Amino acid sequence: MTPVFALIDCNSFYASCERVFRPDLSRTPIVVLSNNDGCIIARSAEAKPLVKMGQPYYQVKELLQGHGVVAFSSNYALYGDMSQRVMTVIEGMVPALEVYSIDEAFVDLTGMPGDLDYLGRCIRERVLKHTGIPVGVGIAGTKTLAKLANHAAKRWASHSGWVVDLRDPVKYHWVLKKCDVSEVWGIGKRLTAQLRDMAIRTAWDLSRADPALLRKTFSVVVEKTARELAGTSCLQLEHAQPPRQEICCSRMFGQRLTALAPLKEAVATYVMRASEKLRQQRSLARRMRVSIRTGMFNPDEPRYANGVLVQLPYPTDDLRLLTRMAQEALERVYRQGFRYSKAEVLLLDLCQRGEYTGDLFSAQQTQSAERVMAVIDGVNQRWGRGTLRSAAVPAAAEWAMRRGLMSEGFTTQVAGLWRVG
DNA sequence: TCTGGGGTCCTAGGACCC
DNA sequence: TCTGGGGTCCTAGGACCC
Repeated sequence: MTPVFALIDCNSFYASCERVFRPDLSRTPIVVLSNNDGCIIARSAEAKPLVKMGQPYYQVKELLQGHGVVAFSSNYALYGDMSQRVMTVIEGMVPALEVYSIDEAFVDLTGMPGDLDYLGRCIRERVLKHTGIPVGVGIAGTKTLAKLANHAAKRWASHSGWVVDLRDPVKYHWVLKKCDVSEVWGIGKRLTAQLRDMAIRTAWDLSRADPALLRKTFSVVVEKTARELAGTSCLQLEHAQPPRQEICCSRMFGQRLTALAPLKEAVATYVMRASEKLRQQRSLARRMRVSIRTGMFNPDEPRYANGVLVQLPYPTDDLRLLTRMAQEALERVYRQGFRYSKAEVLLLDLCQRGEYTGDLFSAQQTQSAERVMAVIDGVNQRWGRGTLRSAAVPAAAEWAMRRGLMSEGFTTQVAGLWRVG
């Protein structure tokens, strides 16, 4: 059977989420900022011509204010919750769904009877009605082409559209010829430059290139991308999300830190968050990497970036052990005289609980740790993150993120609920 | 003054083994 | 002159994505 995929993605997702709860802003341009209100990471359609993605906020703040643009700090609890709602609606309408990112899903429509264009429009309507979030739908014979169809929907479709079916070769050849190779999924900046040197400029050129040569020059990934553009499906829908192979928590501080003590607090805080994620997927870590760095943009400031890899005594998810070892690691990389901007905790070499059988000593420790961790996670789930925490983590930190423009927890906190009447 | 965070996959190259 | 060859495992680093 000929495979058929669709990619469904939310338009200006973070900005749309904010707008759902602020109908007064339905025509106002909106931007959403990264942590610490650093750069622009989402723009509503009206704001798109004014600023580029990733632009530092401080550079465009005045310009935006001049145009009446409303800025929000990012509110990930809200976006995560809205994402789940969108995915649930789509899941009820298709045979199989792969959540690809917070605002995108691939679906497998192979063998679906009926008019797929109509199905696409139904999905769009229902998601909009049930969640308030507008989505676009791209349909094609491969995942890479479905991505491109989605891209084409934004670039060429009239606004009544938002659904583009590229199964017809005449249509997708037309789109391939119009698209620069850099617009193809999987082709970033570097590859674009290298492909250009080989006279491959458009998506069409890439689809016609010799797969063997691409494999030899680059990798199988590029080869598959080219084959997919040519219409041969190489990438399947990934059904069950396998557990993550590494877990990371890294964050810029709200202000530069010089002393060891606040860095220790930050590292302890990141360990707490990373270990929560670890336990959520029922994994244990064998190794951990702790690193710190100064800012990178100021040329006058001395730079330093370093990290250490820690071998854990046995695979563990024990917050207490991880915190202790992370702080020791921090002491080893810390140097005086620098203004640090960021710390990172990476949990590596993960294995699933149950896959691992330790010796008797560590088994006993693991069992008692498991009970303590279950209590911590249970309390925090019920009463909010950070209710129960290790003593190394402060209640309110001087280095905490700046996010002065944050919306309320409309769907995630009782205090944020709307009152009607 | 001020520039995000969290992932994945692939390859190259070194160490080691027979 | 000419110093094996092939396999595996591990790690670091590059590139990409949203």
